[in-house]
Amino acid sequence: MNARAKLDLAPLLADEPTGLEAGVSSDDHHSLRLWLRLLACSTDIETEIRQRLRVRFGMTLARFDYLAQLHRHPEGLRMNVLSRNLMVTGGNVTGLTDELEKAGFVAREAQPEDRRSFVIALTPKGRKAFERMATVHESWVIELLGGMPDQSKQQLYELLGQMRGVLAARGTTAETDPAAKKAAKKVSKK
Amino acid sequence: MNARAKLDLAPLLADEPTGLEAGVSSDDHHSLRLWLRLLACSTDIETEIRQRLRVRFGMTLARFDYLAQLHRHPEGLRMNVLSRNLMVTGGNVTGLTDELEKAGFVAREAQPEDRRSFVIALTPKGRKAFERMATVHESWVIELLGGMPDQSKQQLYELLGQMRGVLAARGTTAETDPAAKKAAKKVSKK
DNA sequence: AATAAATACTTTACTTATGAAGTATTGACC
DNA sequence: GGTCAATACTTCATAAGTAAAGTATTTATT
Repeated sequence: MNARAKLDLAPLLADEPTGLEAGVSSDDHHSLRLWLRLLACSTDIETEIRQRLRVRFGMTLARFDYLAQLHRHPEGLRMNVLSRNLMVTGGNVTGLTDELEKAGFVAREAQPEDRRSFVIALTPKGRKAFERMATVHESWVIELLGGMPDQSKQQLYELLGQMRGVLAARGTTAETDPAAKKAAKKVSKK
Repeated sequence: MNARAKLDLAPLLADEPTGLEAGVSSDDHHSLRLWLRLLACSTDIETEIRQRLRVRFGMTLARFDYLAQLHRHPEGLRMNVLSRNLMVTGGNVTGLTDELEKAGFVAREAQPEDRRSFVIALTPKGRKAFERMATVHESWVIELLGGMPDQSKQQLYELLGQMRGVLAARGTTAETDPAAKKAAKKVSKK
């Protein structure tokens, strides 16, 4: 992603900026404050990781994610599955595949039983490269979050799990919401 | 943004996928698991908000953020300040300003005392439009996170504050702003 | 078997971001 | 006062994403 300081909605609240997440201190607006802070944390880390991947490995986050998916599935994945798992459109998968194939990290393998589809798998070169990067990547995350007490991390992990649950619950019942329907369609689509 | 399932690094851990955040269940890797889950939550919400902004208001998140910044500063901001606050590059600010100016939401005002710079401020039209959108926006966030108990939200908010503290402590030399990013790149040269 | 519908991938046009280079202006120093 | 670096903004090339239309192939229906 980019490094954006999204959604600084402090104007509607209080004023006492500290970086991304602005001076949100009113007593109401709990959800909004929470979201802004969550986003700030996420953006901070993502920006840093993205930057380091680029500088250190000449790798974009998109490609790294792509390789990570394949690494979990050594048998390979079809492109539509990649599209779904990575939550990007098919056109994008085509493009990323082209690039990574050219770099020798992945290979398209034609499927005799269904000649519409390809199975993409890591090449040995791609696997080695990814494993090397992933190791360093984890060390970065550990470095970035290392300052947090283990107990806090554990709590945070659980609370975020709860949040995911809430979000997912909404998603499954969202059939009635036109916007949500559209969003769902967009994600799962081609 | 896009809706990407970033950083599915489960291969290096366990295997038991549940959406974005994969089957990370090893006993080590606490930091990585935490980061993946944080990212999953953030991406989920962001995707939904982005989609709704687009459908309901024909507004991108980038522009909405931009307007939010200006709304906090009715006196206006210079473009380089916007760039820093929004954590995007100057070129991007130029582009966003062009669009929003064309839409009549903001105005560039030349500065006699420094003819290199402009101050950008909301027009009355832009202010009204933003306030209307921001109200709806908050209702969306409340809807999305409404399923969480208040106590959980409060705890989560505090823990994320702790995380921000940790991140900020590391990056006192400003890892998160584009200028620093640029400087860093110059040093390591790729 | 013929046709229609769905699926898998590609292509195209467009959007938004980035990084780097370019232009104009200011400020600091000798 | 002239030069040189820094600053503010713009422009340009490129990357990565979307949506929508196109092609080939498979599956289902009748």
